[in-house]
Amino acid sequence: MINLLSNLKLQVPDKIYIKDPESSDLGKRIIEHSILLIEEIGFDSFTFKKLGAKIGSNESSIYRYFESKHKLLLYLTSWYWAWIEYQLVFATHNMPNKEEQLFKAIEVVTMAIKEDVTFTHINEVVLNKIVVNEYSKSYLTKEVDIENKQGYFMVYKNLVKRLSDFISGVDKSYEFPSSLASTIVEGSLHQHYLKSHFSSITDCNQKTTPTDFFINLTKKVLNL
Amino acid sequence: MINLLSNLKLQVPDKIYIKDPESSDLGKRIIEHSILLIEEIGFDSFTFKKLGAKIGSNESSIYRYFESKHKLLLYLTSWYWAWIEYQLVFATHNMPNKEEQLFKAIEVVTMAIKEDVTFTHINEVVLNKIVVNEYSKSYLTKEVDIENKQGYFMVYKNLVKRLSDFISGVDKSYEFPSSLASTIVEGSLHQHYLKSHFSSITDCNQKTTPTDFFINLTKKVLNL
DNA sequence: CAAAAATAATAGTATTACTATTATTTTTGC
DNA sequence: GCAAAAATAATAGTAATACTATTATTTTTG
Repeated sequence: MINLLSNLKLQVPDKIYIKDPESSDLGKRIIEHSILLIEEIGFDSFTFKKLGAKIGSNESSIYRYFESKHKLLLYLTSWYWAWIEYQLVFATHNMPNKEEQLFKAIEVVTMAIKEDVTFTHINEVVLNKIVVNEYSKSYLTKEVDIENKQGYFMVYKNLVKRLSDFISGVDKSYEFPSSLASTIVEGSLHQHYLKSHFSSITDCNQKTTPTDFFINLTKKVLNL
Repeated sequence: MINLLSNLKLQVPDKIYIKDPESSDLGKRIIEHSILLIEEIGFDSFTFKKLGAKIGSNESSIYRYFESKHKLLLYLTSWYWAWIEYQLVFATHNMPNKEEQLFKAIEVVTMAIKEDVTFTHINEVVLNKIVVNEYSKSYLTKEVDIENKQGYFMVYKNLVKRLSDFISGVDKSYEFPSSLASTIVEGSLHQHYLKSHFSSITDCNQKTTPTDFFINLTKKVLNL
């Protein structure tokens, strides 16, 4: 799975970037180090000036790739969801049992990335942490409807739809496949966050994972 | 319920404010109009200068009540959750049936506020919208652990715990009462948001509410 | 090797998120 | 009713942010 991916360019909606960061060395360094720097200081304190300092490049050069740090966040999170979707499709492919397929899909979507699969410049472990900490900020904006129209959230919506289809595939009569799917995807980010910062209002910990919780929940909801 | 509340001052953790906004006319105007202005332009564009202009007061005067707009958001959302908790306790009080009690609790926590109960300066309908759009931003910060230690999220955590207790009250053997409770509270905000902005990945709409979805889900999870 | 493209350097702008100081107005306690 | 205290307003100032624009330099490529 990992090796296949290293030869594969994940498709992120164009127009998110001004110039494709995959097309140059500087672009790749922007991606690589923006992930590390956002994780280090948080998205709110992150600026292109600081990033420029980190990569020994100029602020103005970064602006030639992304028109704002918001667009950069959209790029990073879209890449992340595309990567998750790829793993979901790959991992469930050719599974004969539909239930097993659904459980595998939930596992892929809810699991924390632990293993450093960095063959490329993108560190998925750190990117996963960024998604947990910052993803909501990418859509909780006044511009969400315009940006949604422009397709900036397609990757995320496709992933949720895919999960929703697995749910319906197992139980056609269930009335809320999309809501359950979106709750699993968003909810697992939330449970991961609670585990780290508000442990008193989650049952997830080192033993019990968000995956355990959502597999158990889905089994009960769908009578499996 | 509503009338009782108008004579009741909801307790928000002190230290969130410098000076209690309930203690003066200016303070109340700050609260009243910050809610309206945040809803109007979004929290990201909201500034004390703009708020000052709206209420015909000076930026520096607002800083005597709240040290930052972040603290003001914490104040508003804490007030909101305290208000929800009050309704939850009141509505479930003296209910003989534990299951009915749980369903009522879920209803209170997941319902959109539609009726304008503004007897005071606080418009709960608009505040509810702010919570849907902005609540995550109050805790998705680098300072979350320090602020959590200082008790800034107590009201929210108490509410989730209360819901968790209702869940356990109905089914003592269920392994994830806290995670289910936190998923319901956060998840319903998310479903409300999806309904307004990403309708393709939710089943909630004008007919079907997040309440319907989460009541159905809880019944199945707890075998009710 | 010249032209084109990419990057870096520099400067500049309006706004933000404040702090500090002083002036004015309002409240209150005797 | 008045003086003192408290609250508010006005003004000014700062460092940082989130950019844009221009020009200079370096790198790529045809």
